[in-house]
Amino acid sequence: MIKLVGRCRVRLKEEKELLQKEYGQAIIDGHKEKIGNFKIEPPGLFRGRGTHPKMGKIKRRIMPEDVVINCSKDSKVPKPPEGHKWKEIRHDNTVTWLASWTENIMNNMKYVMLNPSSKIKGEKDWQKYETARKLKKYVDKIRATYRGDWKSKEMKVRQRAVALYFIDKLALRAGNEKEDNETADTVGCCSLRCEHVKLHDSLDGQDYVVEFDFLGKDSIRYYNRIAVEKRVFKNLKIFMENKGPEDDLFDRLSTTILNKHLQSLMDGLTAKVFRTYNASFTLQQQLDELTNENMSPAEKLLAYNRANRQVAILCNHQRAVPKSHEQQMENLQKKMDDKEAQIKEAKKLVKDAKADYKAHQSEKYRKMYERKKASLQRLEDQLQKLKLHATDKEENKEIALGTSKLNYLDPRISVSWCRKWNVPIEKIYNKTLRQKFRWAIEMAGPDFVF
DNA sequence: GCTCTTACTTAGGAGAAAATTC
DNA sequence: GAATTTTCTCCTAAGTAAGAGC
Repeated sequence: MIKLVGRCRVRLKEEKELLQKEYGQAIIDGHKEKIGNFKIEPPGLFRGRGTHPKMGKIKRRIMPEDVVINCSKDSKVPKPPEGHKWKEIRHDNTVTWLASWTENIMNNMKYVMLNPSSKIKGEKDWQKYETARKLKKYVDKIRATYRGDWKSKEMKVRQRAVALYFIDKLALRAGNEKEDNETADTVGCCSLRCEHVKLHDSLDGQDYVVEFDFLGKDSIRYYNRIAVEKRVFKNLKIFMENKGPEDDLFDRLSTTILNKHLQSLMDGLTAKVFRTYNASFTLQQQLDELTNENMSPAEKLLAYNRANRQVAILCNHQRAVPKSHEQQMENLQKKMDDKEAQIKEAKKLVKDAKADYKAHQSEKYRKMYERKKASLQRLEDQLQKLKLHATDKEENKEIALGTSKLNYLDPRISVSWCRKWNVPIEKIYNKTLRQKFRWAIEMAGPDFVF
């Protein structure tokens, strides 16, 4: 392993900053804004996630001749590298990207866009949460409607209603169609196949249990058993009649059809709004339930993480168990054992000091006694903290909290929770997150309700 | 309808950097 | 001050969804 020593590291950091200064920002409507991905993607071997049919293909080097630049007419067009030309220079102010190219593996377009801290991204983000909040007003009616549709004469309507129920209740993704054999075999709600669900008339004391087992986005496994209403169950049986395992469960449904329908129920409503809505709603409800004023700062933080965790579980945000997890838990246990031993010792000292004080009744012995008591208290606090830490860690080993925090939870909920319970915002959001959610930090008081 | 293109958000992992422990 | 652990940043793949054109 190559290890960089002091000076070399400093220089590397300086070079990085220089690069960021020179290429990492753009002027948008007169304001300097950070760009997100300003470096072109280097060539290499494509891996992809899961069993990807294109794994191992060579990802070509992108040349200036592949790159389209998008900037305003009156701006200084960035110079291509010596001896090269850009593919095109465009002045399109209806889109937000600054440069784009087509990548050769999947033939997808790639874009250079602004950092999440930018005004343009922040406004979009805010809008997203406002749409989700709007759904709150409509959701009861929509739920009543899809429940009614479970009995529709039209099979298409029934399928739509059952799919929407899953999207709402289980926070499944929409599930766009994908080209066979071009990508890993993953599905979402509308693209579920019969092989992905098992129906149990009864299981573990519950009736009408649906067992889901499929690979979702990024080939992350979704496994869930859930008791559903009889009508849903019966419908699923009908949908699966005379079908093979590889046939579509919802053969009369597509994301386009579903979203068209949703659009008719509420302006701006699409399948993914349900995920945002249910995630944010769950956070708020869990925070209310789990926080109270007698909690220490550490306990409040644990409460927040637990609320966050409920959302991550709902959205199936997983991560690989960290390699050293087992070892780390053992270390923690050992620390706790040591602490217990110290506490035992300290208790003895307190007892002795108390006896001494009783015997002598002097100021000196009283002080001694007080000191011993304080140090015992300190040890007990430390143990408590270790215990909370261990619990948090174990509960969290295969759950990724970051994704929901970044993409699904209305930041105003977190901000107002912090204000209400007097928790510094820095405990919840790091610097990057605070920049991204600046709009919310400025906006939300302690009484904000999602 | 259906396919293709485009533009944007959402996702987990790797490695760097920072914090903590020894 | 070195080693270890935790947190953050970067990277870019993999989704969603709208619109054009037939």
